[in-house]
Amino acid sequence: MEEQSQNGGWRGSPEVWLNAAYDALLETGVDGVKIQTLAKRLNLSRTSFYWFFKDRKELLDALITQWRAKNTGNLIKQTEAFAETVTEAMLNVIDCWLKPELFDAKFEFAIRGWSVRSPALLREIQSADEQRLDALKQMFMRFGQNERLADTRARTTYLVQIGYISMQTDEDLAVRLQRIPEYVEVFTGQPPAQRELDRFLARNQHPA
Amino acid sequence: MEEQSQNGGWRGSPEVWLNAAYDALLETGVDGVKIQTLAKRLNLSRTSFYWFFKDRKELLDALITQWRAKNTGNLIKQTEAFAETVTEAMLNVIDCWLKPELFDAKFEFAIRGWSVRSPALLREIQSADEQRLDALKQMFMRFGQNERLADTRARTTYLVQIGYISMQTDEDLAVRLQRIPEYVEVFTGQPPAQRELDRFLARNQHPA
DNA sequence: GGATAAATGTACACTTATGTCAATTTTAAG
DNA sequence: CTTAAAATTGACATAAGTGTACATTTATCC
Repeated sequence: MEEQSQNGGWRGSPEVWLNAAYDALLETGVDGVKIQTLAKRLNLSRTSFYWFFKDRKELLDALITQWRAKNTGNLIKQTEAFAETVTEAMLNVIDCWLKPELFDAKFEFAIRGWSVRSPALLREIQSADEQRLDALKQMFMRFGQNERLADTRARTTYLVQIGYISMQTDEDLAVRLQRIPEYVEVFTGQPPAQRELDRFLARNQHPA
Repeated sequence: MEEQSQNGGWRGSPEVWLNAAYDALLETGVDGVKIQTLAKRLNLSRTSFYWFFKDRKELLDALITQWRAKNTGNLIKQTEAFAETVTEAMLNVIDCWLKPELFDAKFEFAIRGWSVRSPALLREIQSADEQRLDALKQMFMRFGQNERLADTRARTTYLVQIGYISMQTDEDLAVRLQRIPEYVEVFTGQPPAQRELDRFLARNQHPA
């Protein structure tokens, strides 16, 4: 047991500060991640932050570590999931854009905005982009596309998603589901079978 | 005549400060646009800034005005340019992504990063996105695509570009030109004719 | 219940930024 | 050469942020 909620126990912890930093990053970008501001939100003394982190930089590094752990791994896993056809494989990938537990789009956007000011972070992102694009390309080639077209289809699939993130659209699930069949057709060059769509809808229609 | 260069004449002007702000915005995001920093770069007293602008906000508003004027207009014009086939029309649009005078991608990226902190700016961007997407959709419908597919093809075309901007890739012209035929095929559903590609390459192979 | 480590808070020194004001310098016009 | 407008500057007041030193409070372990 030992629920740390209510009162009693310490109020601060590395996690508490890190979560506050995460929220601030998503809401206002990296320049909004200020110890003073976080302290106010947490109702904690600004300086008690230094008990858990050496300085602001250490907090920001922890944010990057968190991002690294989440987004790339799941996407690659989905490109490798079982599928009988290229359209079914595509629908596996699209799961990432609909299930928040597979891909944190807002986090991704915030990290990309941050990278303008941090060459080291930019390098990391570009390495992640390469890995992700390559996994998608392999997927298309597994279903018989020639290399050049597979590369372009991989880029299209991935870049449309990055573009969506960058547009910060906030459409609800129903609207997004409507467009899926056409996207599959454009991305793969062929329309998905009805039974494939049914399977896809079955696992995505009930928001977690 | 009267070249204002060399020496003589005043050193400051609204344009000088605005250009410095533009550079800073592209290099470091809106939070890097600081009067003190710009003054240092311009070798001007920080306070002389206030002769040309009321305050920092007025400078930032001027940046937004500049963006509004440039990017949306040219893209829409390209979707309406003369074309005999959908692939030729697509190549007209792709001109925007290759000719810097038609579309300022880095500016676009910086503005989008900025919008995280400015709801008013976000609204403006989303209005621009709608206008641009609609123009592309009309283009596809002019060439006989049904509305739903035209909508998806418009989104794919546009979002891939926004995605590219967000990835901050810095490939040289030759590499980008290589991929064009495949992109045209994915975006429109059919490969471009050789004579269309020749025309396209003729106008894009010589960097301005 | 007292020692002790963990966590919090207060006071201070420092830095970077914004914006106002009152001089001062520079340019152009008569 | 004078003058007036345009542009520049340094001094000042204020605000928000970082990080350190030291004291204080709070939980836990014996």
